[in-house]
Amino acid sequence: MSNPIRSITGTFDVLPDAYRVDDALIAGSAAWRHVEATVRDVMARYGAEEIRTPILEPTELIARGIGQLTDIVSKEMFAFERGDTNYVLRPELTAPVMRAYLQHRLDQRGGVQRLYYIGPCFRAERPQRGRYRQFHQFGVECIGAEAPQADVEVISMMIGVYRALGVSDMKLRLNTLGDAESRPRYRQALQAFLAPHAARLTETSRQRLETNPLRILDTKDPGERALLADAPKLVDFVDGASREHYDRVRNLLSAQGIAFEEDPFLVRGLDYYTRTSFELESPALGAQSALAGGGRYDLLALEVGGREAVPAVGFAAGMERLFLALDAAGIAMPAAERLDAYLVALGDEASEWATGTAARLREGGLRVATDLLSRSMKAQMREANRLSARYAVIVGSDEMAAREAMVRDMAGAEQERVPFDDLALRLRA
RNA sequence: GUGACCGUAGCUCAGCAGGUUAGAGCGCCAGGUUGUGGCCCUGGAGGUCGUGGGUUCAAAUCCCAUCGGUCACCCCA
Repeated sequence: MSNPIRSITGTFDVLPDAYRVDDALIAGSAAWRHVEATVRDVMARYGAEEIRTPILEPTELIARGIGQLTDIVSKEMFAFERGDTNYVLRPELTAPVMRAYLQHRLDQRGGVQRLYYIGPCFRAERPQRGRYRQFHQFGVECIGAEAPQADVEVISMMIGVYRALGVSDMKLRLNTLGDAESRPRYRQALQAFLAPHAARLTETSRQRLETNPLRILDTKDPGERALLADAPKLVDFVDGASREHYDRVRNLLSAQGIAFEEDPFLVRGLDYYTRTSFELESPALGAQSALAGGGRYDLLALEVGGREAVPAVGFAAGMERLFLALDAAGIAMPAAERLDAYLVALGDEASEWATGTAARLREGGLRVATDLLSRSMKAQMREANRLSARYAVIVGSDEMAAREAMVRDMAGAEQERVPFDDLALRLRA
């Protein structure tokens, strides 16, 4: 090979067949369609409707929506400027969906909006197994409902997708992040607790102590973990309506038989969450164990310029992580669609006939392919087999003279001659 | 941004105490079957040994650089 141009680092091609990059599986296109179809089916079962938003968004939307201090905004955005506009390749879809909701006054459609999406997102991180610079998310935003039932419905939708696909090895972690009342109080308490121990904190944590102390909670540093074991818990600061909300979410989950584990250290890296916060992880995945995550974000609408707060809750899930989980569980994915017939033509006259016949059969809705290389019969048969055609339709000079085609059932290997005029009918059988 | 590891056919890999024509399996192509696939047999095509430089009589094998890839940290999907 000379020097063919390669795909951008951290991106990948989805090919007809699955392939592996080291041990990570890149699923084939048929598997992607199958998973996407399952997502749509599960979403439809909840009455969710699809929304498609641009891949390009104004940088301001992401910066304000997700938060300046987040890793995503501070160092992972593919952003550029052109003229006097700042563009960003969307790193997630919650802020864009909320933007669309507000821009199009979707509240005027009445009631609750359950909006689901599937599509690519971009983050300029160093790629590794299960993490890419262009990755694909699916998720739902349930906008307009404050009730804890909404939180539970969203969690149920999320888990429903994995269940529908046969993934069972997963763990749901749950926490509450409080509200505009309790969070500042907790923030102070945590700062007060950690300040005397600042010397024992890592450098990034010391910075976060000032800017965003909650983020220290999800540290993996063993020393900090030990220190945090005795730290005040956010849950204990949540009271009033938020406390009740959290209690009801837990009760409703239990009532639905959805197992979860409370994790007071689950804070997540995006600023817009309030109250419920959750993450779904697969123990089988190793370093990138998070399959999906989400939570309630009642204040996001205000952050992106809405006149008033809009209660909303949603989840986002990673397609690539899902494929890793499917692979780890040994769940087989469907192969490409079968061909109804492959027309094997021998000689110029037959080849011409095949071209016209194939066109007619396709208009009748059949899936038909023909040889384009004028190859030997053996090669054409092999091709029919590779494309898993149900029938091989063989036509040479004899058949042309008799106006009959030899129709061979590729699975059973029995064959019979069929008049040209009856071909469409026969192939449908 | 930091660290580690890896680059030999389309794929998975062997060859590396330096030595003449670089191998295997799978895949691909063709033949065995004047017109019959999947199994089997035979043969064939396909490689600047990532790239550049150095050491040497001689480098896929040793050294340096560079590019690319992967994994991990951070964080998340």
